[in-house]
Amino acid sequence: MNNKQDLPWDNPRFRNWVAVARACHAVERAVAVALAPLDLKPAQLDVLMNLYRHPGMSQHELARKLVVGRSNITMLLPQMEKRKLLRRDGDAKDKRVLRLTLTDEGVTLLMKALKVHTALIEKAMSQSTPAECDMLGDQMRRVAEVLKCD
Amino acid sequence: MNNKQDLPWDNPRFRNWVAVARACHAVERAVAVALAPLDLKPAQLDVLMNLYRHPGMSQHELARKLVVGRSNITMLLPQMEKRKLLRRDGDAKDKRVLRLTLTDEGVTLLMKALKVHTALIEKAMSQSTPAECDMLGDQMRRVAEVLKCD
DNA sequence: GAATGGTCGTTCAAACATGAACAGAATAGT
DNA sequence: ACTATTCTGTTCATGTTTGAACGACCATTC
Repeated sequence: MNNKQDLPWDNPRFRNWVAVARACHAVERAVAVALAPLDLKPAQLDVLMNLYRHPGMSQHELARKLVVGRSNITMLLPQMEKRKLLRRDGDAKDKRVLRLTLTDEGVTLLMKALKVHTALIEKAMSQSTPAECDMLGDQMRRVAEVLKCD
Repeated sequence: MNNKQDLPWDNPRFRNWVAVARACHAVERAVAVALAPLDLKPAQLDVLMNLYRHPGMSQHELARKLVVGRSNITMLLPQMEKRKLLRRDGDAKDKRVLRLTLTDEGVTLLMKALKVHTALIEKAMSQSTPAECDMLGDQMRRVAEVLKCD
């Protein structure tokens, strides 16, 4: 059946992936802490980043980009709209969709948050050479590709 | 202030870390799906794995290993105890602590889950050479180290 | 132009994680 | 011996995420 040689703790791929998961969790936690002074949560930063790069997105498109449910976006956006970080304008041609755009305040907050976030990533990755870093990114993109629609 | 050159999307470390985060999320989702047929959630698998390697742990020790709050463990364990996956025995010397041990059923289920989990990791990492894989693990362990108590 | 099917956003209940507050038990200091 | 402090596990209120069900809207077909 399952003897000790099958146990995953001796499996290099498994052991190394555990390190990835741990590091990822550690960074996520650190980001959440670093963003707290701005009264911004990681999920909200993701929203700001995506809207900055793709203005006029619909909520559905945003949800797909963030890999979350549409209802999640519905719960998330009204708070940010009240904070004047973004606007939700109804599309003229399709009355179902809401077009999302950052306000100037949203952009300003995004820039502050990005500074904090980038500093943290820089620190976390500071011990890798540029070549190692690129190789890391390539590997991870391949991983995501393998699991894409599968 | 912030011109385009400061934007993190052109920053190699940032871009590559985004790939890490994406891949991590993708794997976590795939693991959750793959574990569903066993009626096991990722958090529960983490419990089983840790108890298998460290029998007799207290709840507090387990919580620290999993980097979650103690209350989380309190909410998690009773269900698993009812499913006969583990036992919670009061320590004889210290009446506060509960010693946690896997039952045979718990070990059996763990082995099934590990098979599924390992297969998924193997698939995800299949496109990396052993050397790349080890380098990846080393980098990630360094990242976790940098963020440790900070 | 009426009917069908599909899409977008919302609502709601449920599952889950978190942190503060708590009671019981052990330990230290006096 | 007795108080104060610390530690373990639990409870509870809060916030977050999710999926199903819904209404409003568009597009296609007849």
